[in-house]
Formats: sequence, C-alpha cells, structure tokens
Amino acid sequence: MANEALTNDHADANSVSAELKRKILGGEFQFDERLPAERSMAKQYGCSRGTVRVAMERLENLNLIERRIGSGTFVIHRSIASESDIANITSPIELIDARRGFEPQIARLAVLNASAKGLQQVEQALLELELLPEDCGPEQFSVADQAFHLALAECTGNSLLIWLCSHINNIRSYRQWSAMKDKIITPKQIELYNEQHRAIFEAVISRDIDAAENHAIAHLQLARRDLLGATT
Amino acid sequence: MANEALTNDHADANSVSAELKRKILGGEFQFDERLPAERSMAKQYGCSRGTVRVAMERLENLNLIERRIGSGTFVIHRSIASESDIANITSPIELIDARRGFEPQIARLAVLNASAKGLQQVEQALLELELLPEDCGPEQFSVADQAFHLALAECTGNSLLIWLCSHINNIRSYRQWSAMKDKIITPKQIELYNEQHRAIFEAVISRDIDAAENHAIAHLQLARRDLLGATT
DNA sequence: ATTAAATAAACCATTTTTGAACCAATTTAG
DNA sequence: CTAAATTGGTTCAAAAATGGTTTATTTAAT
Repeated sequence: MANEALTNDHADANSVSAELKRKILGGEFQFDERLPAERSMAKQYGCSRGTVRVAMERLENLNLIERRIGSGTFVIHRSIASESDIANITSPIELIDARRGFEPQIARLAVLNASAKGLQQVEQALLELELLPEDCGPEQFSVADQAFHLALAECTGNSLLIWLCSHINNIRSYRQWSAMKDKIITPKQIELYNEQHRAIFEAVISRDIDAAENHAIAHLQLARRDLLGATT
Repeated sequence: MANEALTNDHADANSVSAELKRKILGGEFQFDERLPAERSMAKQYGCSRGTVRVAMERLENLNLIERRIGSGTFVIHRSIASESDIANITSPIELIDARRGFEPQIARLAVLNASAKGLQQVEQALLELELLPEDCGPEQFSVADQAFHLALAECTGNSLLIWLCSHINNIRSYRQWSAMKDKIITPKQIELYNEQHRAIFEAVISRDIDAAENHAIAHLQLARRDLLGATT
C-alpha cells in the first residue's frame, strides 16, 4: 500500500531512505537479504537511479546495508535473530558461557523433580555415552552428549528449560563447530567428560542438589578450559 | 501469493535460498524430507540449475540440508517448537525457574565484560524504573523491568545470552502471565524489586562478581516466593 | 538569477546467471 | 541381475545484471 503510494509519486532521496530504513528495522528486510537492484528500485519508486543511490548512501552510513559491486545491496542489520542467525553469530565460548548459566539449574531442578522414568532415560543416554568406542570420533560423541543433556533437561519437567536445551543442541550442531570439536574431543577428554556426566547423574539419583549443581558447573568449566586451550 | 510472484519472475540465488530457508525453519519442509530435484526447482523458480545450486550451497552451509549424489537433497534441520508455542505451555513458575539459571550468569558476565557505555544504558533503564510513579501499574513496571534486564544482558557482550533474554522477555509479555502480574506487582513489591535491581547494578559497577550473582539470585528467589504466594 | 537537487545516459569493473555438456552415485524398471 | 533413468557434482565461456562513476541537462526552491 505504502509502496504503491510512493510508486506513483516521485519520491525524493529522503523518503526513499526513510522507507527502506523502516522496512529494515521492522524486519521486513532481514539480515543478509538482498535489496532490489538500484535500477529496479528507481522504477519502483518512480525516481532516478541517482536518487536511489543517495538514499542508499545514507543507509550505508547508518550501517544498515552493505553494497557489493556486481552483487547487490545487502542488509547487514540484525533484528531479533532467528535460530540459524543466532547460531551463525554465536561463538563456541559464548555458548559455553550461556550453558554455564542454566545447566547447573537444570541439574538442581532435576534433583527436585525427576521421575523414576526420567532418570531411567538419563541413565540410558549415559550408558550409550560410556559404551561408545574410544575411537568413536567427535561427531558421534557429540550426538550422544546432547542426548544426555536433553534427557536431564526433561527431568526438570520445565518445558521452557527443555526448549532452551533443544535450541542449544541445535546451535551446537551447526557447521562451524565441527572444526573445533576435532580439537577438544579427544579420547582422553571423552573419558573426563563421561566421569563428570556420571557424577551429575549420581548426584541427581541421590537427590543431592548441591552436588548436582557443582558437578554441572565443573563440567562446563572443564569444557570452557578445553575450548580456550584449543584456540591458542 | 508472494511465492508465485517469485516463481514467475526470474529468481536469483538469494531469493531462492531465502524462500527455502523460510519453508524449512517454518516447518513446511520437515526433517528428512526430500526437496525437489535441482533441475525441477530451476524450472519452478524460472532460473537456471546453477542458480539453484548456489542457493543450495548456502542452505548446506547453514546446516539446513544435506545433499546426496544420486539420491537428492534432504532436510536435516529438526524444527522445534516456535516461540509462541513454548510461551503457551510455559507457566510463570517455569519461567522464573529458567531465569534463575541464566540471570545470575548474566550478572556474572556483566561484571567481567560490561563497558562504560553498556553500564550507562543499564543505569538509564534503572533510573526509569525508579522514577515510575507508585501507582504506575504492573504493565508499565513490567516493560521497564524487562528493559533493565535486557540492558544488563547486553553488557555481557554474549549474543546468545542477549538472544535468550529477548526471547524470555517476549514470553513474559504473553497473556497468562499478565493476569499474574496484577497480583504480585504491588507498590510495596515494586520497591523491593527496585532495591534489588539497584543492588545488582551497584555490584556490577564495583565489579564484584559474587555480589552481582547473589543479588540476581535473591531477586529471582523473591519473585518466585511472590509467585507461589499469589497462587495460594 | 542562483543554487541545490534530481534526472538521464553512458561507460567501467565485478559478480552472477546461464546453458550445455559430462561425470559419479543412486534409484528404478525390466 | 542388468540397463535405463534420475540425482547431485563439476567445469566453462558467454551473456546478463550489479554497484561505482562521470557528464550534461533539467527541475525546483530560494
């Protein structure tokens, strides 16, 4: 509607940039999306290409767009990100730091709320982790590791925490992690991680809330240390 | 509608990948489902196979699809519940329990990473909270409260935590939560909450990591107690 | 009249798209 | 089991599309 009003009138650079700015900030044009070509926008807005280019310069100065010769004009502003967007801007260390927040809480709530059946499923996931061959490779371990943590989250009965844990798992499986995994998930580290997994599980079983929390914290501190070591 | 507009025109790689990405994330293409063949999509989108392949490469890098020679292109993204879905099955107490996990961590990381500018924005949000009239009502307080916690999250510099905090804020503004607000957000409680907000802020300012964490924990324990009291 | 903005056309360098052909792996039909 | 059909993987050069730039001209506001 607003488009067509502008399409008929002869828009000046000011109104064009304002219109595009609104669409970008409002999420109508999302991150990494390509805007129509300058010549095309000129036709659409009923103005000359030069006018469009002046408008684009302003948006570029606002750091909303980026222009690539031969390619086009792309949105570089991130509104509230979708999951795949957040996965692409989240570094491994940021992920660990976030997990450091709620995984201990998951352990605490698992102690308080876990049902026998839930614990059974955690144990099942734990056994699969422990029965992996030493040379299973980081990918296989990673999948089983995620299953363990998700099973633990299920024990809390807290649907929001389960949802968050699923999100985290998804982000963990994105591509840029693969390279990192090879460095930090070695047979020796796998053994350490599994000891911690079992420690968390045992604490939950014996309904020891502080032990469960502390083991979860220790688990993530180790992961964080390994990660920092891998980058140097 | 919009699809067919794109279908008729000659689509470029960017629009094709954006279209498919939307369908996959939106659950229209489910996990393990096979996409149409490249040659078929080329015809459908009115572009060449090469263009389709460029689009597919992007989706592959986003880990949304997997391509198997001789077989086809398959969705490997597991679509999980949308934000509105989770908002509708999350109870207020579950929300508090989840925040109990990562808000203390946000406080900790804010101590470590907050810039002067970031702290300025937290203080700004804090002042707005404190300057609200006593009879401002729960809605107004809630908005300012969310702004404060989001500003604090920004201080961590951790994009994942910021993202989580935004999501939580969104969930907080859903309906069943609103009814609860009226019961627990009274002028007397507002004063208590604001004392805790300031305590968190002061701890971050003075770079006292344990104090920041403990004040955040106390804040959520109070909110939890108020919530449980309100339900009885 | 002067000035600033918008226009229109042309050209450049770069990137994308195209169309075709062929390869390798898998699936399907007989 | 074999042969044909289908699928993604690859390469290549020509054509098209894109933003960057310049120029002369027209329009609108002061």
